[in-house]
Amino acid sequence: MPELPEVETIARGLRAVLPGRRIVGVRLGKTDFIDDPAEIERRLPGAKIRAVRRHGKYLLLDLESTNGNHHASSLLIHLGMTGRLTTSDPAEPVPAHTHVFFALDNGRELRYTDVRRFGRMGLLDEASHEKSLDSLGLDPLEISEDEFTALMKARRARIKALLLDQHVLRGIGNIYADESLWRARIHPMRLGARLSLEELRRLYRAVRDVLNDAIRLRGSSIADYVDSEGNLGGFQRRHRVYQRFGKKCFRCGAAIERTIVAGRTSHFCPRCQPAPRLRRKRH
DNA sequence: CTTACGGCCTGGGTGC
DNA sequence: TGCACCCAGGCCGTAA
Repeated sequence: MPELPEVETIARGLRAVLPGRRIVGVRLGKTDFIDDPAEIERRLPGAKIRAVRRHGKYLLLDLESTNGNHHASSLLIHLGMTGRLTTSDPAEPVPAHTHVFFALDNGRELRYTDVRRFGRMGLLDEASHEKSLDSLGLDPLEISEDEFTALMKARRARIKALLLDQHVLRGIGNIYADESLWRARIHPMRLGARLSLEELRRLYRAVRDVLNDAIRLRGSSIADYVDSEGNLGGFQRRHRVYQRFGKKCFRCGAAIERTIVAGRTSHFCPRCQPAPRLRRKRH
C-alpha cells in the first residue's frame, strides 16, 4: 500500500535513472486501470522523460514530445494498493500481473505490475490540471505548523478521517495515520476541532517524524511494496501499532486494540491514546 | 457545505 | 481439493 514514503522512495529511485531517457516502445496488457490506453500507445513512443515528481501518492513523469512543436505532458501514475513501478533488464523474467512495459532508449525497461489493478494511469496535458490533482490538500512535509493546526482546528471530523482525507493533506494512508497518532498519543476517534493546540503541535511533529523516518528506511513493505529496483523497504520493522493487534504497546505495555474509523481498520494503544469522552447526542 | 457510511472494483489469503 | 468470505484504498452516491 504505497503511501507518501513509498511513493517518494520510488520517485527518488526513478529520478536517478529516467530523466533524459526516451521511451522507444509501449506494450500493454490489461488496460482497465488506464484512462485512455490508445492515447498512451500513440503518444508515448518517442517521448523524452524530463523529470520525475511525486504529488501526494501520485507519481508524475514529465514528458516532452519532439514532434515539431514542443508538446509537454505528464504521465500520471497512482499505485493503488498493489502497484509496482520498476526498471529492469527486458530479459529478466516478467512478474505475474505486469500490464505495462515501456522500452527505454538505453535498452532497459520500465514495468508496471499491479495484482489488484486498483491503481491508475493516465496522460495529463500541460494545461489540463485535472480535478484529482488540483483538489488535493497540502503536502504534510511542506505544510507549516500554523497551517496544520488551523486546518485541523477548523474541522469536526475524526482526526483519523482528516489525516486520511487527501483533500486535507496529500499522501498519508492508513499505516502512517495510525503510526502518527500513536506517536502523538491521540486517539483516532478524537475530533479535529476538539484537539488542544498542544496536541495538534504534537501531531504535526509526529506526522513529519514518522514520514521522514519511513522515507529514510525506504518505506514499509507489508505485502506487495517494493522500490523501483525491486527492493523491500525497512520501516515495517519500526511500526508501533499498525498490524500489532493484541501485542504490547512499546511505550506502556498495554495490549494494542483495533477498531474501525473512517471505514478503515485502526490500531491504537488504549492507555497511551485515551478515547474521547462520549457526548450525548442531541435527539 | 460538512460528515458518515455503504458499495464497488480485484484477487490473494484464510478457514472450514 | 474446493470454495465462500474477508479485506485493502480511493471514489462516488446518498442521507442527515
